Amino acid sequence: MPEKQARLLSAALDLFVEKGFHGTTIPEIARRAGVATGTVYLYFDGKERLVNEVLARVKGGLAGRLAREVPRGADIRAQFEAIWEVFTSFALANERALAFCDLHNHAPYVAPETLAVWEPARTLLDDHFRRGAAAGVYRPLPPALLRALVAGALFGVHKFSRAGELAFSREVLDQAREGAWAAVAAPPVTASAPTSVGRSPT
Amino acid sequence: MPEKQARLLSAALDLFVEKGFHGTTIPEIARRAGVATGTVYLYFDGKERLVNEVLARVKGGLAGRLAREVPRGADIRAQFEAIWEVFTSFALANERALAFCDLHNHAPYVAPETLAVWEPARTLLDDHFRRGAAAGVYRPLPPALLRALVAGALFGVHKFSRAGELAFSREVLDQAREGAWAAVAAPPVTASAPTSVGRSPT
Amino acid sequence: MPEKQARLLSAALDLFVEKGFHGTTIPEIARRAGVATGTVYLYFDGKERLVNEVLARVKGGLAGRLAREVPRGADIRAQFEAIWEVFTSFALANERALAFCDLHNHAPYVAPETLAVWEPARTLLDDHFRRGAAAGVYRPLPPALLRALVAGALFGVHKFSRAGELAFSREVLDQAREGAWAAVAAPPVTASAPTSVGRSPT
Amino acid sequence: MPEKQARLLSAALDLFVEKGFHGTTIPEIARRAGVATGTVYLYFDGKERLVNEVLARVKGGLAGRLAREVPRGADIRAQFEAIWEVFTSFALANERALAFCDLHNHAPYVAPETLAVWEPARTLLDDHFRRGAAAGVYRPLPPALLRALVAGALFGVHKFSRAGELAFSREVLDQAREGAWAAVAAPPVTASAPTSVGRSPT
DNA sequence: AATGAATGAGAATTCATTCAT
DNA sequence: GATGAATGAATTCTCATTCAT
Repeated sequence: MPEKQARLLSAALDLFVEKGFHGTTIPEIARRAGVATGTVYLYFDGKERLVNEVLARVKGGLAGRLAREVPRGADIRAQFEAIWEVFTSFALANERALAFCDLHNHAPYVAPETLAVWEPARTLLDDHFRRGAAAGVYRPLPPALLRALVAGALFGVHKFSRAGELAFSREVLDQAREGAWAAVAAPPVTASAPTSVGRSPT
Repeated sequence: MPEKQARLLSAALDLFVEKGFHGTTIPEIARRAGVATGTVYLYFDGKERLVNEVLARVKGGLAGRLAREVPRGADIRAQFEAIWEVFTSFALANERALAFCDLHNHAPYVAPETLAVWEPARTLLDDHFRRGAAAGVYRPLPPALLRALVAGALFGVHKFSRAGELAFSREVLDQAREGAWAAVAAPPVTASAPTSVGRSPT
Repeated sequence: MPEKQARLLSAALDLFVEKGFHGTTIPEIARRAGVATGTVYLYFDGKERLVNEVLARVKGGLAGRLAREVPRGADIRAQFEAIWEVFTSFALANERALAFCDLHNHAPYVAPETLAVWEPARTLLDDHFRRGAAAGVYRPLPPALLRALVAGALFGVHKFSRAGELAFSREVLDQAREGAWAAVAAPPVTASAPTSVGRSPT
Repeated sequence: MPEKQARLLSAALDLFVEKGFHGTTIPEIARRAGVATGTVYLYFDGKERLVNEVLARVKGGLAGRLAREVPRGADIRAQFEAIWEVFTSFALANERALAFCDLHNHAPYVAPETLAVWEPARTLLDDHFRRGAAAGVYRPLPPALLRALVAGALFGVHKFSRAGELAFSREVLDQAREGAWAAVAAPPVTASAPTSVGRSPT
């Protein structure tokens, strides 16, 4: 990829996160990338195409790493740790990219093709959680809900750290991992489930 | 409050959630509220003032309910349930409002005064989690991290439901509550810490 | 005339002078007059009608005073003094009104009918200067030029006083009168054309 | 200076004179300059900045010519003629510019920096009239009043010519010069002050 | 008569996009 | 390929005018 294109993608990512899609101007992106306004149109068909390109690369990169780094067929806990590790290292490597995923998910300017690059990852995660629930390792909940809880833990930490209430460090993310696991793991049946709230799941 | 002002606030909330701040136009808001464009400026000093007004009302309403409905000094679990219930019923009553809180939190157009209305709630929640951690009911983590985990559970469910992957119903939210509690609750010490993942926290 | 109408005319005069026609808003005029916006339309057909009304009253008042206070058929110098006195006392009584005449003379929003109210005064002044020139009291110049010189003296003093460079007082206006008279008076013929500029009068 | 910028300045000058600041629209200026609306903002920060730029150029040009063309230390009469000649040729070269100076002098949108470009000219003129009064060539009046009388003669002629009552020609301006000189020159003391009006200045 | 909330056309300004160089 | 001046449609905001009370 030409270097200017890469710089444009990076500048666009930053600015879209900071100011939103409609709040970011093309000349602004060009300036941050150190190129002329017109150059943006050499590499991208327009602003909408640009944001989709950014999103596709970010999501595609994450999906690819999940596909490569999560061991198929491994035991649930090992897979969980691999999944979490992929998200963690991705988030730590580029905080902006995570925020981008968070914010630009279902906006009107996001094309279906862009969302499609996430499909393999969605399937992978769904399979993981479905298998875990079936095995009794996870709570007997729909996989989407289990995913929502784990993703929520990650995004929650990320959001709070962006608000300045939390450091965004590996240490914090490791602690969050414990919470995320507990959120989805089937409670131990041995003891009288003392920490359960409300109706006990007996 | 004049009826037109209320309709404008509601229309603005909806549209800002759907299309973002910069992606929403004033005539659009006016049209949805059933008033003329100029009328918007009769009630709000400008677009920026309007979005702040919406955010302040939403956050203020939620903060107020927390202040009124969370029993001071009650036991941690009861407080947790009250907190969750406030968020749940708020989110169910106005799904848009929760999305609004999620999206428009630290944008450049949000004034510090607007964020200030959330301060009492932040304090209340911090106190709760600090107390719970001190009592050994919660994991020994910074209150902000505990808050992030619980908030993450809620926002995660909400986000997935907006993506169409999950229903946004009381039933789902009740299930999420179990997960949220488990995420922050101190693991039972009796058994050999079976829920711990990776390094044991010993 | 209803008191509100009078207050509106006065407020309009002030504001049009301060900020120009297009720079003044109807609600602003109403506020300064202490009435509601809608009331303006009870007394005037619109903004354009209002400015014409103001101009007609100011010019008409001045024209009327000239007609009444300048003695017909008197000697030129006496008439000159009467004319100057009318302008002086008018200007001192309402500085704003003079500025109004100065600024709003040939703007696109001034109707021909409005300008027509000045006709009698123009005729009166023209007759005066024509007569004075014919009698050899004034320089042998077109009456319009003589008028321009006298009016220029008055407006010059007024403009400089509005700029803060000069007091706008009877004393200053009296001194200006000497200059205005000298500007138009035929130079004494005794010496060899001593008032000519350029060639030395020696 | 780019040609488009020059055309914009010229178009703006014309239109501001014709219709006033608030009565002139930006698209109108652009159209007269033969450029697109947006182009105006390429060269000027906004309408207010534009009018100040026009005023500064006009006043600066005139002030520059005065500084260059009025001989320092020359005799009063020669200086007077030089001053009048600068104003005359300036006014004849660009009638609109003189009207612009006349109208847009102390409006709320004129920045102090803009007025500051006239300072050197003000000082030059003030020195001239102070010196002339001290030498007994001019009437013993404040320099500002002498300036007002001379400027009044010029502006008076100009205003009447804009009203269609007078041609705006070198011939008329030459005649006005005689009047302007007489307005400020000390009256000849030899004869019994026959041109004095009212109280004799003895 | 008087009000002032409501209107919507019109103004200033911005910015995605193009294109001559 | 690269540029950035130029464009004009779209946006925010204003304000003359109306009209129900």
